Amino acid sequence: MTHSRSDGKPARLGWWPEVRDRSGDRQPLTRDQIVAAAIKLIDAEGLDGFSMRRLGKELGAGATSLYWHVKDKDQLIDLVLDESTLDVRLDDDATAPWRDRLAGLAREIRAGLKRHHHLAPLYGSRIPAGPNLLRVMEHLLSLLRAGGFDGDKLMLAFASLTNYVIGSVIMDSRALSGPETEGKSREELQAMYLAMLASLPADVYPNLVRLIPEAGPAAIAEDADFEYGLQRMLDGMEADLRRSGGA
Amino acid sequence: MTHSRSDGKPARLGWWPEVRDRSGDRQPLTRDQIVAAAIKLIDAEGLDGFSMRRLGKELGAGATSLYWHVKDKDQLIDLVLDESTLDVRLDDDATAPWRDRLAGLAREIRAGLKRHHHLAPLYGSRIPAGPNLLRVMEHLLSLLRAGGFDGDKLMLAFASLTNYVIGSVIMDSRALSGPETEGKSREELQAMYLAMLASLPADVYPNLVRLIPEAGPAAIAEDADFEYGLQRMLDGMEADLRRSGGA
DNA sequence: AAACGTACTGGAACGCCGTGCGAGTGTCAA
DNA sequence: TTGACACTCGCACGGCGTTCCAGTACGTTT
Repeated sequence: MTHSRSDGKPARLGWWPEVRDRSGDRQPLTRDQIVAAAIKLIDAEGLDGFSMRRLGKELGAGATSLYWHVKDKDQLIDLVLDESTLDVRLDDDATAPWRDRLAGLAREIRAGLKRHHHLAPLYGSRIPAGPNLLRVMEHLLSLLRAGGFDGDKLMLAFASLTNYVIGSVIMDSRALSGPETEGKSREELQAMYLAMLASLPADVYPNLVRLIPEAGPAAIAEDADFEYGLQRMLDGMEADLRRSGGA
Repeated sequence: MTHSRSDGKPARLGWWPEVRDRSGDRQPLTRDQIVAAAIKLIDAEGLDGFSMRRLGKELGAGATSLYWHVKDKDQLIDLVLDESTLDVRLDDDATAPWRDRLAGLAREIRAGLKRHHHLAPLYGSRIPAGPNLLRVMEHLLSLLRAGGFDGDKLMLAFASLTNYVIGSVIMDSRALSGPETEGKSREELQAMYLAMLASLPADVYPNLVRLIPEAGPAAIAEDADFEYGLQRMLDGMEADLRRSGGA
């Protein structure tokens, strides 16, 4: 119960701390602030924990206040995706051979996207076209062109490479679903998956059962599969370039 | 208003058609039926149109009836994903060279998954482990083994190939998001995307701007990029096999 | 000092969603 | 006739994205 004057506003006493009056110290929300908080929230809680209401709470604001700065949850996600690609670093050594630069960029794209691995599934449902992502694409194209690709081949190599890199990131970000998967860490789930493969009926899935036991630890290691496929694709591209370049 | 006896049940007259009495002709739902209806619904309406309530309606059943046959929406999705992989056909010509068989299988996996392209994003958020999907993986492994892969290399080649194939499917299934995309077909959205690339500021994104105009229609064609990357990766794998096989 | 426009906030409410609960109904065996 | 079982489904809960709109602070104009 507060004392009020007849106009409904509480009397301002001056020395008494104002209740919930954040004027002065509260600067308005900004879109950047919202996007940053969304990334932080998704990184911490995953996509399930990410809702407009929750995000509002995180910012000390009402959920619906966000809609002044952002059209949609969908648009916010687009902004989040684009902003998160700022984490792929484009500094590369322009004096290195083009193949090394290309491989380095592919690794860095993968590493950058994996820094926010909860976002990975989202790349599967939208074509992001924000400036930061375009910047990465532009850089990748420039490296391909420097390597000798142009015209049709440039487009084909570009698409193939991005398909592979993003596919790898997405496949890596998945978690085993099903019963008894609650509360397990990603590493535990990964181990469960491998164990499950090894325990399949050997008469129906002979190759799957042998797959893990036969593979040495080097093959199970993080990024080993990515690196292998990347190098094989680059091998093929290099050969293709030599072939058509020499023709 | 219906005549009722004192116990509240309507009198059974025998010749008068019973109202909403489906006993006798109504056989109970089955899990297979539910899964099939779910696939149909998702194919028709996309993931947004797919809800348990909606699915129940489609089956002429209450939404909560589904929960007798299925634990979860999540479990249902796992079942849907596995069932939908029945659409990848595994008949291949065992007399053909392994490389052709491998390429054929990769194409067929891609084609099979694209028959339900709305499901593609889901592959990015779960590791499916149903029998039908395992069957496809087993077949892929057997072809790789027939080609000469084993041990570490088998695992690496397997992962690389699946990453590429599924990555391609996922990347293909995406739709451009953002304003003025409502009600457009996938083809229109694709065209909008290409047009958008060409209209970027040429000083910031010189390579992106030239990408489309420079590429001939052969590069834009459906599956052209997939095929290119697939062949390059197979080139690289073949070479790798020759290298380590001959050593 | 008063009036006004503009920027921004956030509560109420709508119509969806997934799902636990428990009462109900039909079928078949004892 | 009784009872166990298989199966259905209305109700209700809490959460969601989002629209609407009343409200507040502040800078500018009068």
